[in-house]
Amino acid sequence: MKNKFITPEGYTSDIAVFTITSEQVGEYKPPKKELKIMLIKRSELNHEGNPNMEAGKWALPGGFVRPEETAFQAAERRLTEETGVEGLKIKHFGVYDSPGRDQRGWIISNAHYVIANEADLRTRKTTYDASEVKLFTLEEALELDLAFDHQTIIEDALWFIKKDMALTTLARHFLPDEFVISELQGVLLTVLDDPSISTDAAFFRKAPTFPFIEAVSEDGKLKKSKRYSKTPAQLYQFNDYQPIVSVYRNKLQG
Amino acid sequence: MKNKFITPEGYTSDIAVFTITSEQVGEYKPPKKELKIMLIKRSELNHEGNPNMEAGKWALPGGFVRPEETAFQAAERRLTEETGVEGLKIKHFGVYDSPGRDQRGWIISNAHYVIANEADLRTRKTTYDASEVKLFTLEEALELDLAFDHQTIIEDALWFIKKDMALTTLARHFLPDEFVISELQGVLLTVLDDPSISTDAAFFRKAPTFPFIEAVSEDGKLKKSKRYSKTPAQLYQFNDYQPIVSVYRNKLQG
DNA sequence: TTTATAATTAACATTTTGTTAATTGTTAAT
DNA sequence: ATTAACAATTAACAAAATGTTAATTATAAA
Repeated sequence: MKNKFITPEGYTSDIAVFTITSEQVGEYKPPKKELKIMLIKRSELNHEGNPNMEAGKWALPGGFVRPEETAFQAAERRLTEETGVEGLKIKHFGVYDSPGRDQRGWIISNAHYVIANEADLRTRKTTYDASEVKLFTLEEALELDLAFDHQTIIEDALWFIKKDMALTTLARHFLPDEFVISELQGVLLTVLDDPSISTDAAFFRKAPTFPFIEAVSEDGKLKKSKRYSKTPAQLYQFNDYQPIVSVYRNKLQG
Repeated sequence: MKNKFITPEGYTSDIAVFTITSEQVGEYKPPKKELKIMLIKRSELNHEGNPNMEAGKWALPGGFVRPEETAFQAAERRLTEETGVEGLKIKHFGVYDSPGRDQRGWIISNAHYVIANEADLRTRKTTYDASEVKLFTLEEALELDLAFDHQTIIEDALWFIKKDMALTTLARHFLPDEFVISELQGVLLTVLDDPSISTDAAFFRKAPTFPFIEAVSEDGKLKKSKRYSKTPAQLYQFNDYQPIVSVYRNKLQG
């Protein structure tokens, strides 16, 4: 069918890949955790051998959406191409379509974010259009001269991460299957600023009652771990409870 | 610059316009409130005089995005064109870009929703490509044979409305500036199903303590209304408090 | 043995809930 | 005038949940 409309000149999909790194700060101590974002350095030439747009700048991984796929599928495909990681839970969070955001013309981008384990990203590889791949703290990333409007996209993604962290059990994607309370606390504190989380006594008293986690047992007795402390600490795992919160109610509803 | 990429054949913006109608169910009684969505009937011919795609079907208002605007701006523009209403708070909630969703080709749609006052929609007008405009209950709307993938879009929009109603003070957009508790309750119940809202005693005891509303005073004394009851009921208004909820905390934080 | 430390528990005063049962103010019908 | 009806509130109170401070516990290392 004849194209009767003025159409965009490109349709792309970008992915903000977040991870939380753990830094061992001493023996028998919970590690210091920090939120990081994965960026790629745009190479000088594209795969056709022509100069690449915004070459040399750091940018979110992403690429053009193909006509036989959705932006979401493109995000999955590109994520695998860039990092070698599959099966992660990608979320769409926004559209960036301001005229002039890309010098090549009217190019629309769908923005996604994904949470990866630090371990997953160890398998990342450098591909033809990413001369370098690196993890940055959010502060570092936002100080760089990023390609296109990727600074705005990252700021927005961060906001969505914070919201999701507070409203859903997103934290589970930053944690191993079995974790101790201090690990959960560490993950939450990378993103949320809340005294009821940062105050140890309050958090340790309350956390075991969260309806969405449960203590792990083994051979009929509670399973403990000494990975971060001398005292064995109880291991927990997330269950399938989906908490629902509301400004009109305090108690959680599933 | 030469276009080197396979590009979409159209970029559109759709808007789900919601309103809550009030039906007087008797004197001195709170009115029955119901969530409705505004749909347009696609006309047989488009403005060029050619047969219109999906003609005769009910659909979300919307249209093609122009290259000098964003999808968001297109939504604002189309909303005004369709309804004559300006200045409402439009929210983007999703992208619909599955191959095959529109027979005309690879056409991407950005979906938005907006809350309008029932009164606002009284000024709505019929335009060249909408032979009819009508409010439907959500049940009615989802039973229609809707154009394109608009059924999916409406289902998704409904989900977002519910979420926003629970997590934000979205309810304010369905209420007059000054309202009584039973009106607030009525609005919430059109979308949320929660005993702490539907149980009168619980809701009336708790509502006055919500940090995001406050009692209205006039001439130094509390302002009351008798619009829905014989007993004068206290009037409230929303303030600027933005409640923040979290699954890890019960008390509200601003 | 002792010390240090993260994890946990105890104890308790304070706040918030959920519920049931009154009260109040006002209209409309005796 | 009285009274019935009824939505909107308030009262009262037991049950839960929260915030805080102060123990306790288990273990490694000195």
